[in-house]
Amino acid sequence: MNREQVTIKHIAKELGVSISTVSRALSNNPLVKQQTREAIQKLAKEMNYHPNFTALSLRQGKTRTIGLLIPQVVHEFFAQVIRGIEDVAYNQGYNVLISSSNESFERELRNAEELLNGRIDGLLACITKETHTFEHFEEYINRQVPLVFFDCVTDTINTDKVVIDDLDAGFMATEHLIEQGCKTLAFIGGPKDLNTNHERLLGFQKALKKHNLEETPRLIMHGTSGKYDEGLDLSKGLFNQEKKPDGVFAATDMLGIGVMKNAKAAGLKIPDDVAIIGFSNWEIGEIFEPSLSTIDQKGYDIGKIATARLLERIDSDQEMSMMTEVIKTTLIARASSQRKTQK
Amino acid sequence: MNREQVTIKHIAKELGVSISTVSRALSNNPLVKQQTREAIQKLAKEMNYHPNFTALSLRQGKTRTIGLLIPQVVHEFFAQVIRGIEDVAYNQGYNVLISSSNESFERELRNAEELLNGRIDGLLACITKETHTFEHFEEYINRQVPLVFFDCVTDTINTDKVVIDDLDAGFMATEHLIEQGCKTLAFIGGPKDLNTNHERLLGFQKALKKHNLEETPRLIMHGTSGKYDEGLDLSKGLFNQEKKPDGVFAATDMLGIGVMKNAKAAGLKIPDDVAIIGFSNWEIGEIFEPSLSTIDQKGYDIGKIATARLLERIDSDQEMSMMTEVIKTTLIARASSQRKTQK
DNA sequence: TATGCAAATGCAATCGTTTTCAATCAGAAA
DNA sequence: TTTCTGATTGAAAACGATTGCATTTGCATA
Repeated sequence: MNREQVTIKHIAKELGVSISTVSRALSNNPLVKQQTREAIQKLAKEMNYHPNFTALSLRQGKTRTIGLLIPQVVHEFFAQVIRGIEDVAYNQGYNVLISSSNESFERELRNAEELLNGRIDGLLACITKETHTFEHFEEYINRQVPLVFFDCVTDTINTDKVVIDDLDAGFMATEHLIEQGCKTLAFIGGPKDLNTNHERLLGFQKALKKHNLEETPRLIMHGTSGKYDEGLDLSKGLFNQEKKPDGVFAATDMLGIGVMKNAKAAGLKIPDDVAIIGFSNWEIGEIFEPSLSTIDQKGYDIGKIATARLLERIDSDQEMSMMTEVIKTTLIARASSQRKTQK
Repeated sequence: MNREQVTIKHIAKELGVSISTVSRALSNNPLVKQQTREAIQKLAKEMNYHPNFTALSLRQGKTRTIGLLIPQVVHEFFAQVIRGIEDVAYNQGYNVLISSSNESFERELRNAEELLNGRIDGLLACITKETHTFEHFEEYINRQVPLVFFDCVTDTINTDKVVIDDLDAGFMATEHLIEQGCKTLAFIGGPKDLNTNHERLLGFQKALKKHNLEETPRLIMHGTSGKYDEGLDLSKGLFNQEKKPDGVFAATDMLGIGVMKNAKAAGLKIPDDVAIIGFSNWEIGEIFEPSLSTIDQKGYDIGKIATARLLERIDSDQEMSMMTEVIKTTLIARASSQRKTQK
C-alpha cells in the first residue's frame, strides 16, 4: 500500500524554497524571514506535516525511547511498575517499548539482544526467575547503553538498581506475626532460587532468631510460581497435622490467599487460630474475607524511580557512578493477622 | 557519554574493503567472494556488530514496530490483551510500543498524534471512555497507516475492529439468571455512555423482554469506574429496600464482588436469596467466596486476533476491505448464580 | 554606478544502511 | 599481446531530517 509521508521536501517544492529553509522555518529559526517562515508553517499545518521520527533519530543519535524488559505483563506488580514508568516517561517525552519474556530466559535473551541495535536510548530490566547468566546485559555496559535493573536484580552486573529491601520486609512481616502472639511460624515461598524470595525467607529467619523462636524446617516450603493454586497445594494438610502453625508468612498475596482457603477449610479461625500475612499488596487481598495483611511492594514507586534514574543517565554527558536505590516498604495490617484481644 | 556503535564503516575500514561489500557480505550475498564474506562475518561477530535499527528503518521505510494505545495497563483485561499482542508480534519479529492514556482523552490525543510520525508501522487502539471525537484516528486512515480497533470501538471510523458481542454476552448472562429462577433483576453498570457497557445493558433488557419480566428503572444503575468501590456504593441499600432484586447482573467482576459484599452484609444467601453474575472473568472471581459467575471477555484472544489482523494489513500491498471480527464469549457459571435446587 | 553589509537563502555533509550501476580484475580465448 | 567474459568490488544515491558554511539578495551608502 502506498503509505506516503509528507516530508519537508514536499513543502519545499510546493513553495519553491530549499529544504534547509523549510527545516529552519519549522524550528522557528529567526534566520528565516518572518514572511517565509509563516508561509511554511501554514503550509506544513495544512499538509499535516509530522517530522519523520526515524530520520530524526538517525540524525541526532537519540530515539527518545526506552526499552522495558519484564517477565510478565499480566501481573499486578508489573502493571503497577509500568504505570510508574509511563507516567515519568510521558512527562519527559519518552516512549516505552515493552518486551515481555513470558518468564522464558531464551526469550529474554533474544529481546535483550534485539534491543541493542540502537533503537532505544536505555533499558529498564527485571530478570526472569530462570535467568542465571548475564552476558546479554554486560553488552549494555560495554556499549555504555544506560541500564537500570529493578525488583529482580543481580550483583553480577554493575549498574543502577532499584529494589525493595526484601529481607527487611520479610522480617517486618514475620515480626508482626510474632507480635500478634504467634509461636509456630510457617513460611510459604515462591521459587527457591529467586533472589527476592530468598531474601524474604532470610528476613523470616532473622525474626525468628531475634525472638528466640524455633525454626521448623517442615514449615518452610517453596513453590515455583507463587500463584494461588500453589498456595493451596503447598499448604494442603498443613493445618491437619499435629503441630500446626499458628502464623503463616506467605511470600506473595496469592499464596497467602491459598493458605487462607485451606485454613478456613480446616475449620480454623483467622487470625485467632492462625494469623496470616502475604506480600505484594494486591487489590484482591483487601477485598477477600478476611482481608489479607500484607507488605506493600511499591510497584508504582519502583517504576517511577527507576525511570527517573534511567532518564537522568541518558541525558547526562558525564560519567555517573552506579547506585542502588532501596525503597522502603510498608506493613499493611489487616484482618488476617490482627488479633483484637492482643495489645 | 560516548555511546559508540560499531558500524559497517568500522568493519570496512578494518578490512580495507568498501562498505558495500561489508553490507553484502553480512546479508550473505553470493556476489561476495566466499573468503571475503567469511572474513567479514567473522570480524562482525568479533566486534559484536548489530545493524543500526534506525538506519534500517529509514532506508526501508519500515520500523517493525506496532503501537498500542490503551486506556490502562493496570487492568487484568488489558494485561491479557497485551499478552496476546506480544505473543503474535514476537513471533513475527515485531516490537510493541505502548502508549497508555491513563483514561485521559487529552493524553490519548497526544499519543495518537505522536505515533503518527512514522515510528510505527501500524496501530492497535482501544479508546477511552472520555473519547467522543475521532479526528486523531482519521489521520491514520488518510495516511493509510493500518489501524485496528479493539474492545472499545467507534462506528465513526471505518477500519478493522475486533470486539466481543457485548449485547449477546449481556443477554446470555441475564438469561442465565432467569433460568436460575430470578424474577426481579438488577443491572449494575459502568459508565453510561461507554459503548460496551451500553450494549451489555441492551442485552440485559432484551433478556427481560424475552422472558416477560418487568424492567425496574430503579434497579438499573450506572457508575463511572466499574471498580469494586463503586460496586459497594451503587448497591448500598439495594438489599434493604422493599422490593429487592433476587438477581443481579454486574457489568464487571469488580462491581459484582462489591454487590456480593453488600448482599452478604445484608444477611442474604448467595445464590439462593440473590443470584449474582459479573463480567470479565478476572482471577479474583474464581477465588472469592462464593465464586463469581461471569462472562469470559477473551482478552488474550482479542489481542492475538487484532495483532494478526494488523500485521496482515501491514504486510499486504493491496487494498484490503475492512472487517469487524466479533469474538464469541462464554458463560462461566459458578457458585454465585447456580442454585442447586434448580434444574 | 559601484561598494559594502546584513539579512535571507541554498548547498552539501552527515547519521548508518541498502542497492543500482559502473569499474576493476583475473584468466581464457583469440 | 590484445580482447572478452564473468566474478568481485567500489562509488554514489537514497531514506528524511539538521546544520555549518557559502552564496545570493536587497538596500543604503559612497
